[in-house]
Amino acid sequence: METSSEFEKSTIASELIQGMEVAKQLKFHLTTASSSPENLLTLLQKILSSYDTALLLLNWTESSAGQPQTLPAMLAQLPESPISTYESGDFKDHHRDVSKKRKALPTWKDHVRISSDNGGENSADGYSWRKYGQKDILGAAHPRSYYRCTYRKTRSCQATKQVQRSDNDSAIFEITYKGKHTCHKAGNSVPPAKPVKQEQNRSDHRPQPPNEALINFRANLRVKTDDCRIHEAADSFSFPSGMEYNSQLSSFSQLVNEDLMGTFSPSFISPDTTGSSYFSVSPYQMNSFGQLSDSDYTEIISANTSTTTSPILDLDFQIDEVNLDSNFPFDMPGFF
DNA sequence: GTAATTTGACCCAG
DNA sequence: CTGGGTCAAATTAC
Repeated sequence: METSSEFEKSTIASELIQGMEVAKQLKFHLTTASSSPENLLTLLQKILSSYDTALLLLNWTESSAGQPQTLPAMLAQLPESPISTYESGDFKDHHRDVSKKRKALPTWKDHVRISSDNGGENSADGYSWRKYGQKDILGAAHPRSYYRCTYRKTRSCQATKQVQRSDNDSAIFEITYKGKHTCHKAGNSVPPAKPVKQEQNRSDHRPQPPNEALINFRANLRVKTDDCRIHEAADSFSFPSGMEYNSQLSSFSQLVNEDLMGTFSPSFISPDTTGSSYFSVSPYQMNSFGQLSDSDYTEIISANTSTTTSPILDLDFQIDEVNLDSNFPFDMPGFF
């Protein structure tokens, strides 16, 4: 844990700084209305990617005691992208295009780590799913499960998800969501959040309510396309000095995504009380920025795979080596 | 009894 | 043709 700590810290800090810089860019563009929605979207995605990557690194740092793998080795395994954006097939059947199967519904991914001691409860995403299939996937150690919204028939909700246990780390489930939930919208109320038996979810305890910081954070996090308020969210964003960064950041990513999607999920807080869950989402399901065509989704999602390491937009900023010592102030009030 | 899950068959894009 | 995704009958759970 000590040997590569400097590398870890600088890598994490770099990601966070990158996120900060891009947030500044975004703020600038928003306040000056000088950029197209697509560009703003890309900037936002970069921010999320940076946080996701940092989060991944933090997760690794936290659990590295039992991991023989070095961080550089782990990063090398990632197909040159933050965890938030790679498609599951990248690990195994990299050549296959997974984003264009049949119905080209908006697709995004979560990566959920379960803790070993909680009976596997996780991924209580507030929706009710019904399993409709399971397949052994070529080259994958574990079968893939297929779920659709319970209210597919009654409310014509087309949302589906695929759940597959990671080969490398069986505590991680890769969840691919397809399509937006329309069930709760149609019913003008929140989704029922009924307990669902799932491959990785065998208990039905509701997660404890989000802590105050998170509530506060969430309340402040309103990203609207018609109201340049993302800086407000940024201004209010600071890390608590405690250890909650996992759920905080997870929720950050998730919340931004949901706000953009206009698909509010009442309690998609990491139910994993150990904080070892993380979510990472590609926020390309929103309608607010104008309807993206199916091909747009595909393009964005695939382009997405290299957001952090090879930016898809030419951004004329440099990452300054600001305050990059080993004591990076996560709880610095003026983080943004 | 209904609802959810399992699982082999079928569909279809590549 | 192959493999991933879906269907639907059978089975299991509640």
